[in-house]
Amino acid sequence: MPLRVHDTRRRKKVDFTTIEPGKVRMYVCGITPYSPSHLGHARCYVSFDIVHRWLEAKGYDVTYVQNFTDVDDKIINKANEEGIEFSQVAERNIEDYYSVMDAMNVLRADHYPRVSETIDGIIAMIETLLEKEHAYVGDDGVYFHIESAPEKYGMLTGQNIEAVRAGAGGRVGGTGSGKRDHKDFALWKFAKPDEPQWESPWGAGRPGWHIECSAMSLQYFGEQFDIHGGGEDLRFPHHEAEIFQSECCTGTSPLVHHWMHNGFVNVDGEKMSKSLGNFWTISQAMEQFEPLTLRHALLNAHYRNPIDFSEQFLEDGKRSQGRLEDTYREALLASDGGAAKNLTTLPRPNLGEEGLSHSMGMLEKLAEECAMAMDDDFNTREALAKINAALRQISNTLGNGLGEDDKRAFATYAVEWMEEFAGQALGLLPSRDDALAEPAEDPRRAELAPKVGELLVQRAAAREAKDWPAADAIRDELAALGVTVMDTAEGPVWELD
RNA sequence: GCGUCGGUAGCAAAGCUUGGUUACGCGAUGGACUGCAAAUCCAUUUUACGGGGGUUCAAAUCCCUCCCGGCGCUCCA
Repeated sequence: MPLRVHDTRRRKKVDFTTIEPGKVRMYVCGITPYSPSHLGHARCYVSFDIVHRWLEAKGYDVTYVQNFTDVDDKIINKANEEGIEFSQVAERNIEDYYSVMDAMNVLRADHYPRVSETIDGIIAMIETLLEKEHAYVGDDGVYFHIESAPEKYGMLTGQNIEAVRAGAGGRVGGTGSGKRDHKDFALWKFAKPDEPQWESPWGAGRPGWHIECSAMSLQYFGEQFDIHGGGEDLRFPHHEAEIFQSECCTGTSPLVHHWMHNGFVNVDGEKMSKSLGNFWTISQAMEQFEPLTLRHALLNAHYRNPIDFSEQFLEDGKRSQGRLEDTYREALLASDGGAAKNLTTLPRPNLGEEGLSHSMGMLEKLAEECAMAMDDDFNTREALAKINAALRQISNTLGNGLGEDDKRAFATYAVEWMEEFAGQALGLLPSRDDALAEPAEDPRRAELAPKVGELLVQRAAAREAKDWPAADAIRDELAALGVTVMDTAEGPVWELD
């Protein structure tokens, strides 16, 4: 099955091709670690984690590079405020990034280069650009001159340079006073006091914002690579700047074969931003919701479309994720009980039984459809619809009074099915150990347990005596504590709302 | 203004490239189960495709046109 990928430059889905057969070179713009990671980051890196995982599932050898922009105004300002080194601010937020991404089952990239470690490559690239007269040295820095390659303007945004020329004027801001033209952008900024700085042929300073990605991709991949990803907002100017820098430096075009951009996270219909005060860090969201719930919710929309982040959005994710984990646990237990960790593929169930044969057939069909959905520009929403159908199928079949051997074999097949799609491809399954483990004790729950236990004993007595009003009164009392009681065949179970 | 992405049932969100069959989920309603509930399961929720034209045997899907939103054009995933 061919993989189709939406390419921002060509503005349509195209067949995915690689420069080198079987190998994928993928670069995704990483964070500027000046503050803890927010939901926008979660969306971005979960989206590209899906790309990463699916390409590997399809047998590609993927090299995934993601940078950290650890030299930047905001980091420097933060460091100066706190009176610490810029690198300490960066380090702290990079740690936060790793920890929340790990929690959300985001697989690590192969390389995480940092600006502060790529200075030589950056300087070399700027030198070449100066030699080729695509850049010039101004009063306060070195700039890339857009008019030296006007044909590259608007590659990702469709903007027309003539229109921008016409609309120009009075836009040369304070940060770029040495610019010859307002469209030009900084490659190197000369040092100001209290700033980290490195020596260069043009004077001490630090890199401009865009150049590091060009230098890093050149360093790891050479002149061209297969996928470049990032948030929607990076299309312009950042990604277009990369095209200018890299292609003008190497003379090779196109720099990137497939440009991929993920959509935004909005909150209540508005763009999430610090200034609007509707800002959520990932850690904050995780105080209320499990990391995999967050991941599930994010995958419940197509990666290119905007998400409107709301309570409902997460509650839906929680419910779906809960059903997924419940079914997974059920299948694990049915497959081999406690030895489930060491599952091996058992013979297929006896297909002589009609219902079972039908069920297996359904799962095989759903597996195909799921793969097709992922092949269609990573349509996780569609894939989850197929997974839902599979969960229902699995759950029904397991509950349908199969013979013991058939049940175990079917459960094993079901476990493998779920691990292939929900697990490896979408990253939504916990480990087998975690899936089988008792849920971690909620401190609130531990606190309430003695009281609840006592009330449940009283209620059991009332029920035994068929004193329903008394039993219901106790249930109401529990409800007031936020406790929901569920009577099961094994006795009452309770949970906190 | 220029650019770009979108407008799909009560809510939410796939499908549009390659026209012809159901999305999936939430909610609601009914049923099974229960002392009653909860949880779970089953079923129903069908002139769903922004308006208007056009092409076609057939349009959510292709073409034209209009209306309405989001976002980008300054730092942002």
